[in-house]
Amino acid sequence: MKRSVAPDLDPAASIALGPLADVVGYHLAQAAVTTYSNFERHLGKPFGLRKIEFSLLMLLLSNGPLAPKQLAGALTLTAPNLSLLLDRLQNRGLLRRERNPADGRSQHIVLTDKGRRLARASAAAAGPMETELLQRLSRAEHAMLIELLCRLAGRPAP
Amino acid sequence: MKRSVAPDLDPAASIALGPLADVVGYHLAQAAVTTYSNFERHLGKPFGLRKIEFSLLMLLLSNGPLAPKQLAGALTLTAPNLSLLLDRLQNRGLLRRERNPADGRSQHIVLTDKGRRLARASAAAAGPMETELLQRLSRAEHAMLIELLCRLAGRPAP
DNA sequence: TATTGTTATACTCTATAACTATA
DNA sequence: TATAGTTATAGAGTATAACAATA
Repeated sequence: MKRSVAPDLDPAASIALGPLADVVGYHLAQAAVTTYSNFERHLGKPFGLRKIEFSLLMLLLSNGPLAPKQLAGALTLTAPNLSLLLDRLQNRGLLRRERNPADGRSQHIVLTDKGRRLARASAAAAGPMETELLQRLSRAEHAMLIELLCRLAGRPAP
Repeated sequence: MKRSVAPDLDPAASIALGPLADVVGYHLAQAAVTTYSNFERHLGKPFGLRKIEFSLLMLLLSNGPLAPKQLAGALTLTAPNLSLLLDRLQNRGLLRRERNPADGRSQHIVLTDKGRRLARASAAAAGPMETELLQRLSRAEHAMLIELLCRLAGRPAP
C-alpha cells in the first residue's frame, strides 16, 4: 500500500543515532539482540536452556563441583537469584547440592549424570552457534571482539 | 578470617570458562555489567533516566519528531512496551504525542522544551561517560569495538 | 482488510530485606 | 559477630493477545 506522509516520518528512512553513535552500551544492547536469537535457535529451543542455565552448566562441566558463592560471582548473579536458578536445575535432575564436610555452611554443586550429558551436548552445539556469527565477522574479528569485551569487563582475556 | 576448605572450592581461585570462553554472547553480557554501572553513575542517577529513556531522547533530539513505529524499530521495542515508555515520558512532561494530519492512525512524538533541555544535558554527559571507559580501552579500541558490534548487529557502522 | 497505536496481562530478570544454619 | 545460603517480595524488562481508530 502507498503511503502519503511527511518525508521526515517515512518509516523506511534511516534514523540518525546522534550522540548514541559513540555510546558502547547502546551498541552492546543492539548486538545482544543478534546473539540472543542465535542462542535461542542453537541452544535455547533444542535443549530447553536459558542463557544463564547454559553458562552455569558450562562452568560446572569445566571446573567440577563449585560453591554457590563462586557461581554467583562468575555469573554476576545475586545469591537469592542463584538459589532459585539452582532450584530449577535441581528439579530437572541436572545437579544436586552436597554439603561441604569441611564447612557446614557451604555447599558443593555437583552435576548429575543427566546434567553432565546435557552439558556436553550443549557444549558441542556452542561451536556451530559461534560459527553462524562468522557470517558477519571474520574469525579474527570474532576473537578481537571477545578480547575487547573482556577488557571492558575488567576480566583477563581467556 | 582464615578459611579451611578444599582447594577446589577456594572462592579466590579463578574459574575456568571452558566452552564459554569462545561464546560472544557470554562476553557481551559480562561487558554490559560494566557499561550499565557506568551509565547509572553518569546518566541514570543524575538525570533520572533509564537506558531506554536516554536512547529515545537522543533519537528525538537528533532526528526531530518521529512516529512510534520508527522509534520501536530503532530501539528494538515491541509496540506495547514503547507505548508504556511514551506514557512515562509524557507524564514527566518531556514529550507530547501529536496526531499526524496526513494519516490519522499515526503520530508525531515531539520533545517539549523541558524534554529538549534534558536531552541536551544528558547528551553532554554521554561524552564523559564514554571517556571513563577509555581507562580500559584505547580510543582506537573503543571505536573498533563499536564497529564490530554494529557488524554483529547487522547494522551499518555509524 | 491492513495498519497504527493502546490496553490488559503474564513471564522473565534482577535487586533488597529478612530469615536460618553454621562458624 | 560474620558467612553461606534461602525465602519472600517487588520492580524492571519484554512478549503475546485482544482491542480501537483510521486507512
